[in-house]
Amino acid sequence: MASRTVDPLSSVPVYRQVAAILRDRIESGDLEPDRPLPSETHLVQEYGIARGTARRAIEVLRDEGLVVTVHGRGTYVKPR
Amino acid sequence: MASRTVDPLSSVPVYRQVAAILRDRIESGDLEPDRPLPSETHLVQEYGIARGTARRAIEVLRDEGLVVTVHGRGTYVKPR
DNA sequence: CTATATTTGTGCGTATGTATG
DNA sequence: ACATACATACGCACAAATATA
Repeated sequence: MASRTVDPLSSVPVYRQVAAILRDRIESGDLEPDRPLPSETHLVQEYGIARGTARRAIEVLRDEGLVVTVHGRGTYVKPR
Repeated sequence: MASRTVDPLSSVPVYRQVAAILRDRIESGDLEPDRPLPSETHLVQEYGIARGTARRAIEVLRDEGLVVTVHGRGTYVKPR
């Protein structure tokens, strides 16, 4: 079960690759409404990326209205 | 007795400087085996650093096997 | 048993510096 | 010049574990 990974050499920015992975996990139901996304720290460890990159990925989903972030708590999947 | 301080402008990261100070205090016997290190909050006040930086410094020593950390209690010098 | 204080654990907000394509 | 990405480091807030009154 190789989970999807990131290709730092791709022309697609890493933060967009991570955003796409998370988006798929939301739409597939793997990440459920009102449940937290993996934390920035978790994403850093899971994908071997910098925290800023993890933040940018989450920012993409936030701009798309898929998630909401609460300071000090985490980022949550929006209920449909 | 000016205790060692930290230089935020150094090319050596602050958390590594603090780790080096604590390491020396352990090896000199100033911090004794089975005794607690200064708490994160104490390090923050003593060196004028952020808590996250103090935590990273302790993490270095933990990775080196010099100390062990117990949730809710503190970080202790490992017996030799 | 309850309440409080202390300490570590976790999570996000922000800023700066460096390096690369 | 610009976007991307990593590393460092400041901060705030709350949770969990522990110790003590």
